[in-house]
Amino acid sequence: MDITFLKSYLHKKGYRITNQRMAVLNAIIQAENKHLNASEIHALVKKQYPGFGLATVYKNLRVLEQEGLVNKLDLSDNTRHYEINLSEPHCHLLCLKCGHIEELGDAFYKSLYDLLWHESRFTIEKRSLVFYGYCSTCRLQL
Amino acid sequence: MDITFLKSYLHKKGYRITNQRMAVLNAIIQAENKHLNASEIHALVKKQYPGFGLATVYKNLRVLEQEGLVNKLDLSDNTRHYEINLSEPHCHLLCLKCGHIEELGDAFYKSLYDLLWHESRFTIEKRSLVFYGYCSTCRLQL
DNA sequence: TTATTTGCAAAGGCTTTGCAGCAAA
DNA sequence: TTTGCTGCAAAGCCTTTGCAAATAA
Repeated sequence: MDITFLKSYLHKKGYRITNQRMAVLNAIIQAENKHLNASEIHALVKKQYPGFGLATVYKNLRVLEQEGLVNKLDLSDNTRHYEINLSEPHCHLLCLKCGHIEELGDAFYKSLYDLLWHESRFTIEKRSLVFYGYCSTCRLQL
Repeated sequence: MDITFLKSYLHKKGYRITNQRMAVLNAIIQAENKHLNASEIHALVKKQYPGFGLATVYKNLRVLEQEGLVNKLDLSDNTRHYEINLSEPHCHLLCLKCGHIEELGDAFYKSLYDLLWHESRFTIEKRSLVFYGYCSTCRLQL
């Protein structure tokens, strides 16, 4: 993933490009669809920067979320999870057995939005969609 | 709403029917689609039972949720909200301007589940769907 | 140089736990 | 009578805030 663009975006907005900030962003990018929470990010970045504080994670997550670079997710475990914002909205299917998180994007969303507009005249700005169930593999082993 | 059935259901499961427990359940039922959080429920019930403790709210909410009588919702404000479980799943449209919460049920869900099954072979057990946007009234005033 | 960011520690907010007394069955 | 429930206070978590020292620009 191209972090150069994200860097210059933050820079233009007046934020400073610090090692810690970039490390947080990188951790989220690298973890791809693992949806890390603050303390997981902290643990990862701490390997590289031993003195790295948890508060710094939170401060940066707020910046990155405000600027739309990452999304915050509620996965019902009382901690907030983060993923890189690929700007195409998607929803999450969380398997209750193996914990695997599947993502649905594009095609699903187009249909969903049609449906939603048809049912109610609501303009969607943000969304938080999590389905809990069993993935195709686990379903067979129940 | 018929609380007699819910009472006997809890009783059969070995729970005791206490005034406080019923008051919590009633508060959630009465508040219909207001999606109260723990402290709002506490405030309501306290009017009737002055000594009523917040911890008791939480203990009862856990019981009621475990037994499937109420649903817990994450509305991204860092507190958990509760609604009576009418057993037909529905999703929430939260207006970012007026705070109004609209609910979509039945018809929407049938279509949504078709869509979902079509995209992935996932069996849905639970879901947490919140859309944030502008309701038809507020949309015109932006 | 100067304004932002860091890192520590402390504080905050919501939720859970422990326990003695109370109450439902 | 027995076992679960209540209510208080204390503890637990996750997250935020305050502030002096460090650092990007």
